[in-house]
Amino acid sequence: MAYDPRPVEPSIYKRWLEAGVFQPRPDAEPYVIVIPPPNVTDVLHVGHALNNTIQDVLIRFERMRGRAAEWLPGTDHAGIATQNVVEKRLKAEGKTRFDLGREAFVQRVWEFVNRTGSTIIEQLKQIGCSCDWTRTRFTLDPEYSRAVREVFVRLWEQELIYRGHRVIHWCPNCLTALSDEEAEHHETNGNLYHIRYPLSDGTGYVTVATTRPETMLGDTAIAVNPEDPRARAYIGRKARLPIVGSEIPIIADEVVDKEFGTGFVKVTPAHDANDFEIGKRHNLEMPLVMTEDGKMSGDRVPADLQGVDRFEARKRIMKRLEQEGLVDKVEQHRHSVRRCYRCDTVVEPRLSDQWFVKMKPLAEPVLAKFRAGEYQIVPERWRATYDQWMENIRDWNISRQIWWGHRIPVFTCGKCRHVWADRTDPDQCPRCAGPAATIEQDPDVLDTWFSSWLWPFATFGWPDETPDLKRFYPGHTLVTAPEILFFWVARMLMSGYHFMDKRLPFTTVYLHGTVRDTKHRKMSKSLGNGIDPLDVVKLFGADALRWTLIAGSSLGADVILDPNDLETTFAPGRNFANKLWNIGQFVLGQLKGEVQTLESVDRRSFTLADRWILSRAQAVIREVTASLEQFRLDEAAKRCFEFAWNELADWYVEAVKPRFEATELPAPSEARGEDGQTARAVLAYCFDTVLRLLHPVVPFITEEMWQKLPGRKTAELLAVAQWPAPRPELEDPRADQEFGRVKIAIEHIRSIRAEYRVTPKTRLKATIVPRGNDKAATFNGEADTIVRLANLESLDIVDNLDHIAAGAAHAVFGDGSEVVVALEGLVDVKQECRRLSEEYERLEKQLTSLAARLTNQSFVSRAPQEVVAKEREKEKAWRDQRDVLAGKLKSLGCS
RNA sequence: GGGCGAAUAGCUCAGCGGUUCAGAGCGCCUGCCUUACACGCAGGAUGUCGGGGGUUCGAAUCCCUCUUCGCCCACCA
Repeated sequence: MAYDPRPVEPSIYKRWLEAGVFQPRPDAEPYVIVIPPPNVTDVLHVGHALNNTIQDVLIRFERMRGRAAEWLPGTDHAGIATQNVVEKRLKAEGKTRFDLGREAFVQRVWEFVNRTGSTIIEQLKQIGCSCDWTRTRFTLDPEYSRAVREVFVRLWEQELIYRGHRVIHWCPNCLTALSDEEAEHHETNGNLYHIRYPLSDGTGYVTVATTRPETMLGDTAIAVNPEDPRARAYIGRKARLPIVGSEIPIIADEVVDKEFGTGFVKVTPAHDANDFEIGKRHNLEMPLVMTEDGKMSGDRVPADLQGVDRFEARKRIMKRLEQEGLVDKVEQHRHSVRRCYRCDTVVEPRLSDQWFVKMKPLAEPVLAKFRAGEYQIVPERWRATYDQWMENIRDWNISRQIWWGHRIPVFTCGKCRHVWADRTDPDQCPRCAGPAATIEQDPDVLDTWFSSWLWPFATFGWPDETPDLKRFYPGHTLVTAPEILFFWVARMLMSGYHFMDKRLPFTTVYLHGTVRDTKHRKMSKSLGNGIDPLDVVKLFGADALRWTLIAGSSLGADVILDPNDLETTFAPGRNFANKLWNIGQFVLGQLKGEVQTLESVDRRSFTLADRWILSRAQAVIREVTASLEQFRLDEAAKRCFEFAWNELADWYVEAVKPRFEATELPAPSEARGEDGQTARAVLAYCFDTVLRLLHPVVPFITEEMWQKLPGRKTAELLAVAQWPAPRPELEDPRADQEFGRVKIAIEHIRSIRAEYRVTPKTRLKATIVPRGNDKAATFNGEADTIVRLANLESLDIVDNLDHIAAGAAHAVFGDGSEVVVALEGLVDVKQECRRLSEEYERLEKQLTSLAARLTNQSFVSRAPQEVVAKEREKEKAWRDQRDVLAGKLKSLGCS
């Protein structure tokens, strides 16, 4: 029967919720993760699924380890993004936000958010996220907004906020300023236009190179490098600005690169950040020649270009310059163009007044702490990037010319022009007591990130000293994608340090990869190459989705998924869940409702197989725990897989079957005396253990199976069960080795069977001859296992083979131990000779290279003792194997 | 222009403080409906570990270099 996750997952999730297990347990040491709040408008995509599954694995792991696990969920109001969504809807009605007016528009956004804002929260539940939903926050909650305002005012009081008049990145589509981080670089094929500016004295012209000819209307100078011999003679002279007709000076400035273009740079102070700096140094005029939505405008713009879009204007201006013979040449030019991270519109540098945060004082101590190792980034390779950004941090433009967000709490008195920041809306001017009616608030809102950078403490009630804040700040692990390292992570570290008494909000930043398609393109809605995680949940279950995301991505690496073949992509997870379910069916069938514990059985009744699997279980506990502690979630998942499937199911369960009465298989004499209690206890222990270890990765199926284990009290949930601790007394290296030999013997017999194409219906007779370290007792104890798993009729274990049976196949292993399978009539001497001599030659070759190493003086003297000893042991075993093989070949009469 | 990462079986990836390390899953081939599981069982095949140099007793694994793809940062207009 196949496992069907569909009815299971929702009901299990409901049980967790009802039991309240996602809320941190009292009186335990907290472990805190704050979610990277998705935008309220978001619907779950596979990137969210990856991000949140990782967090869920970590939080579930720590919860089972007994910590008071707090995973704080919530959403971000996402100023520009959300406003854009609602504006798009308005547009469909033929309206703009200006038609509605500010108040009505904001109202409209709220309605939208109230209606759809919990979509992604509900979706996170479907993939199993164990967030503490009782503490869900939204960045525009009244309490949260209070924190934002408090932070603004404090920074104001500390003189870390200032009004800056400078060229910033402006999105002509979103109609707002952007921060440096929000204007993304995109390599673009463009042109470099070489334009002639005639000299005023009529003695010729100078040629400037530009990628944005339309900005020439705003030129107020031409700059050259003072060191440039070509240009030096022109300094101080004047040129006539084409089309506009005004006269502009040729000035000298260090920033001009002698090597680039013509060496002459047009200077447009109002539309280029560099040129603005030049303009300031040289006291140039700074005329704006475009409107906020990117249309040409202003005194200097000729009538036929007024209101023309910047890119159309570019064409028209070039045409006109062409006609006037002022175009020197147009070169193809690959360069980087900044685009709005929200709408992809080419950003226009624009001179304006904005609010800025001085970042250097905030960054410095936090960078110092980083360098001192007080918090870490994994994987480490992001260290340099982070360090460099922090080192060269620039002031942060926090004002946005939109309406959806936290209004900037800066007020201006109409009477006395006093400007101040206020925690509450003022009744009167604090300086001249001017009436409220004359006081104006700044019309802009704050950058979304100016609220989310407070997430680790504003969510817990700051600025009040709440019990939550005391308990859950500082937190521990922050899991996110590298894309928002600067937007969010770095700023959280700074705000945490600055406002929370120099205490950083977390100790580890875990940066995971990006989910991409098979062409390595980022999955996105616009490309249509996405995978809807909820489709996957419907088809294969949340566990399968989680399995693929966790087991399929090593630390920090991108995850490549094929959106065109969900079956192949998610089958491993589905298959594994099914396997677990079936192991469970078997285990439950054997336990018959009885509780079996290791304590209730006599250790002396352990068989070799028992000792082996118990020892393997200790190894898996240690390894999985260590992997999770090191954030190697993939390793942890795969190790559990190996244990459950290859060790427990393929070997232990198969080995142990005859010990159960229910089985119809013939029980050999050795097993008959035992009533199977021991095997049941071992089975129960191992299955219980692997369910616990796997629970963080595949919580649904493990909880479902765990609930079915005998003796479960109704209120008990795996989600809050104890993480397994290794039991040293069950570690058994000897059993590992001995059972390993039994496995090898079985595998050899199986190989022989396959090689000689013996159908499974035919039971074979086999003999094992143990030699060297392999003792007869090892094989005797598991003789039954060998008989069954190798599908034998009988097995002899003898000290010596005095004669060679005709028609037998041989295999040599270990220290020269042998397996001999009787195959009368099926095997001819020739084939056996070929088989054995191939093996012989393989060994001989290995021995030769090994011998070369061991006789090499520098190897013996320079390599570590251990390595040499190991090699010697290996050599001995191989030599024994080879000698046995040689004897075989000889007695078979092989040439 | 800087910085970082990746290149290992047909596909997606592990392995990267050096000596059974050439692996996993999927796919493929050969047998099996062996009563927990055909979403399964057993047995197989497949790779000059991107190219070239170097260090070393020994290198997917360390160093240099080249090639090809990504990513991040950047005031060459």
